[in-house]
Amino acid sequence: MSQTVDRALSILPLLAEGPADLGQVADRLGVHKSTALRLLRTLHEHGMVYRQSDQRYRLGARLIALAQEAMENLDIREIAHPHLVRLNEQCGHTVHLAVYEEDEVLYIDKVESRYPVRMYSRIGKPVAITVAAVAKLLLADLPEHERRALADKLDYPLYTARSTPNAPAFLRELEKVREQGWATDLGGHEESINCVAAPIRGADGRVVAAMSVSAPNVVVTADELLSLLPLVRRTADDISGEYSGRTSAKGTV
Amino acid sequence: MSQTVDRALSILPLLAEGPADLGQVADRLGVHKSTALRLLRTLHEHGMVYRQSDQRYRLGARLIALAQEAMENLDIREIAHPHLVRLNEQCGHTVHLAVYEEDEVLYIDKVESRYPVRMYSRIGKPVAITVAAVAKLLLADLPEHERRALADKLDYPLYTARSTPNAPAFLRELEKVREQGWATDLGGHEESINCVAAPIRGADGRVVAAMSVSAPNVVVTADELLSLLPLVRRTADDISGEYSGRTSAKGTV
DNA sequence: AATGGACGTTGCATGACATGCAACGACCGA
DNA sequence: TCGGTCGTTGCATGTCATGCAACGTCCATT
Repeated sequence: MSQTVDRALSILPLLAEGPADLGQVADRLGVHKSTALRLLRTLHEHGMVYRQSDQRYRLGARLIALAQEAMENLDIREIAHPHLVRLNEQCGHTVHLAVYEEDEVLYIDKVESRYPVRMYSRIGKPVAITVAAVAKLLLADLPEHERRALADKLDYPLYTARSTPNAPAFLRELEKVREQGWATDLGGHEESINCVAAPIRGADGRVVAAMSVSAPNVVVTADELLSLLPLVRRTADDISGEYSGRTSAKGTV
Repeated sequence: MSQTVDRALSILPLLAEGPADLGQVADRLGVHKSTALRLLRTLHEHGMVYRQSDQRYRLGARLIALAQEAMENLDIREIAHPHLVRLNEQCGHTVHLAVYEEDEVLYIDKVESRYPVRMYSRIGKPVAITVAAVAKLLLADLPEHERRALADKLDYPLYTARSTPNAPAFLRELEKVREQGWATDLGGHEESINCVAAPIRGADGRVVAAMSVSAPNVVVTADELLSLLPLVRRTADDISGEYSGRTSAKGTV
C-alpha cells in the first residue's frame, strides 16, 4: 500500500470532524507542515477539500458529487425504489433501504411519509449498527466467524434502556433474526421509535439489502407496527424476486 | 502536488462512471497494473472503493458517509446566511450563527451590528461555552450522559456576577433551555451585553446550529431585546425548514 | 483432459519523487 | 515597532512508489 496516498486519505475523515488549518492537519498526520500542504493541495485540485475564507480546509463539493454518483450506480437501489414508494403509500410511514459494506451499514434510500419529495438528508449516514433492525438482518447473514469477529469489534452505545448492551446479547439477537427471517427495533435507538424490517435476497439467497418501516409510537403502537410485518416482508420478497431476475418489474402489481 | 495521490484520486471519478476491473483502471491511468493494484488497495483500506463479488471495483461506503458529513457541515452556513442578513436588516443588531463541535461551540457566521457599538467576536472562535445563549441551546440537545460529562469537564469562569457559577447550575439552566426551546444570556459574558437565541433543527429534529441576536444595553434594554424573540425564533424555524428540505430557498423554483 | 489466454498478485532493483529542513513573507496582537 | 504564528517555497537527501518479469488461478476453447 502507498504511504503517500494513505496519508492523504487520512486527511478526509479528519476534516469530516470539522474544518482544520494546515498546522492541525500536519500534527494529526504526524508529518511536516510542508508535506501536509502538498497533500492538501493535491486533494484540493481534485476538489476533495475546500479552502474556506479563513484559509482552513474542509471537505469539498467533489466528494459529494462522487458519492451521489456512487449511490446511483447501486442497482439494488434503483430496483427497490418504486417498491419503497408503494409501501409508503400503503402504510404512510417512513421507509428505509440499507446495505452492508465492510463493517458498516448505510442507509441508501429513504421515503419520508410526510413529505412527497425524496429526501437525501439522512441517506449515506452509517446506521446505529448494534440496534437498527436493518443492521441486524444484514449482519445476521454473515458467515459465523465474520459475525463473531465483527460483534467483538463493535461498540455498544446505550442509546436507550433497550439498546443491545454487549456482544453476546447481540450475537443471540442475530441468531434469532437469522431464524425468523425478519427483525425489529423497539425503542433501541430512540425511545419512542419502532421499526420492523425484512431482508432482500439475491439469486443465491444471500441478503444483499434490508428494508424497514419506522414510526414513532405516538402515531402507532409497536403492536400496530408489527401488524405491518406481512406487508413489509411481501414488499421485500417482491424486490428480491425482481433483483434476482425471477420476476420482472411489470409482473408485480 | 503529489503524483501518487493525484493518480489515486483520479481513480475515483473513473469508478463513478461504473465498476471497473484492475486492467481497465491501469489503462485509464496509464500506469502498470501493479501500480494500479497498490493504489486501489490503499483506497480500499480507507473504504473509498469496494470490491464487489466479481472482483471489480466500485466506489465505497466510506465515500458516501464522508460526503454526508461534508454536506451537513457545508450546508447550514450557506443556507442560514441570507436569513441572518435579513434579520440584521430588520433589527439592526449583531447576529451570530454557531455550531457545536467536539466539546466546543464555534461561531461559524456573523453579521455585524449597524450600530457603532459592536461586541467583540470572531468567526471560528470558541464561544464562552458556559454562558453564551447559543452554547446553551447546542449543549441542551446533547444526550444526557454527554451533557453531564461535558458539564463536569468544563471550567466556569466568572466573567461577571451573572455568569453560570458551576456544573449543577449549568445543567439546570440547560434543562430549562431544553424545555422552553430558546435561550438568553443576560450579562453573563460581558456585563453590558445581552443575547437572545433560538435553535436550528435538522430533519430529524436534532439541533444542528443555533443563532442569536446580541446587543449592548446602552442601545436596547434586555426587555426590548426579548421582544425580538418571536422574530428570532421565526428566522431560526425558516432556516430549519430550508435546511431539512421542507421548504426551498426564495427565488429557486 | 490439455492448452492458451486473461487476469490478479508478488518480489525485486532502480530512480523518480515525496519528504523534512530551513528560510522567507505575511499577518496579527502586544 | 517588535515578536510570534502561520502558510509557503527551494533544495538536498534517501525513502518509497514504480515497472518489470514471473507465478498462480480461473475460464474458454480445442
